[in-house]
Amino acid sequence: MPAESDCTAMLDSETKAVETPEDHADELRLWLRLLTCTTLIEGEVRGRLRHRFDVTLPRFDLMAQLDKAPDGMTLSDVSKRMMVSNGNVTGLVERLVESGHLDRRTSETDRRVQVIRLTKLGRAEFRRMAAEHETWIADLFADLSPKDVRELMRLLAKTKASAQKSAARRRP
Amino acid sequence: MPAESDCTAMLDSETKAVETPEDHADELRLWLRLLTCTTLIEGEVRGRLRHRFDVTLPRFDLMAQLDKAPDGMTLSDVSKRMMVSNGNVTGLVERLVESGHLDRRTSETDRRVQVIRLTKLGRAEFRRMAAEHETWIADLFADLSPKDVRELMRLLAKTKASAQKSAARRRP
DNA sequence: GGAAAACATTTTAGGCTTAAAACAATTCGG
DNA sequence: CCGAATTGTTTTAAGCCTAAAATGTTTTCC
Repeated sequence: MPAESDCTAMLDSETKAVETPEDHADELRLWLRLLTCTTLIEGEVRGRLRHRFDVTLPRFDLMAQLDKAPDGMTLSDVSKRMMVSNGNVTGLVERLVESGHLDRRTSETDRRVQVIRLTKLGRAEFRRMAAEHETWIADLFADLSPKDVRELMRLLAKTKASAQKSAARRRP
Repeated sequence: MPAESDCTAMLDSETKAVETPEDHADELRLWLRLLTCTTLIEGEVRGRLRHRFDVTLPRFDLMAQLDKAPDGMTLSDVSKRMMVSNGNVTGLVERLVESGHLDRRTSETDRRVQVIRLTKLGRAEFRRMAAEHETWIADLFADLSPKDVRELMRLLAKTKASAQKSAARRRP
């Protein structure tokens, strides 16, 4: 490795920390703001779902995944899509089967796999909730212009890619 | 109120739903992307905190609030800042007092109020974790240019304001 | 002064969430 | 074909989280 005058790009994080304790305050503030927005909106949606439909947000999210998959999904699929642990899905599904919103059966070709689907009731209820949910989201983002929305989409796509890359660096 | 030809801005959500079932798919996609980014980063940070320091994210967050308040905070303050329920803070504080990171005392002037502070140990441990935490965040956002960061900050500020306004509309 | 409202916190009941270990079924490589 | 790795799910133990009710304290305002 040749000598470097401008070396920022080449140093690993340890070296950085020793030689140039860089300031990452902007990124930190950005992260906190991102978290604040999400927490704020999530809390609002959670409360409205509870008051209007007496349903929890995780239940709604799970039904949303299934609504997009008419042929059903495996628990693993759901777990990956929702970005939650496997065990979490097990319990969530249990309660939704219990309440008649989901149908669960063991795959015929692979007896490890559980396939879940929305029941007729589950689909009907979800559609009803989803329609209203969409208006809440629109209202929560109402002050953003279409251009703002596009720009945020673009920047968040970049953020997602950056974070995934960073995560992959540590867990190759 | 005069007659309107372009009436979008004037209709309430019920009228909208009946007359012009508008498409809010873009806002919905934006919300899902925002949520994905946050979940991704949050999960990454949670895992690193656990592996490197054997600490949970909520504990770290609570200590971060207290680090900014040398004179301590009341439980209500903490609860508002962290945007979590009061009861949640009670339990969190209990465990952190138990492990020697926090000091809690009843206010002398108002016996309803509990004031909590970081202990010496708590502060030292937090500072050590925070330094490393900052590099993780920087790395997670590494592919964003300074301009991207500024632009995201701006758009998220607008998003936060919009969401707060929407929340206030329903809960005046 | 004293009842009523407001406030800060805790408790309660239930659900969500995770990481890790355990279990079960399938696939892979020799 | 058979043992070993892999995959899909559940279980376990612990902690997080919420909404609502309960408790104790202070303020308000007649």
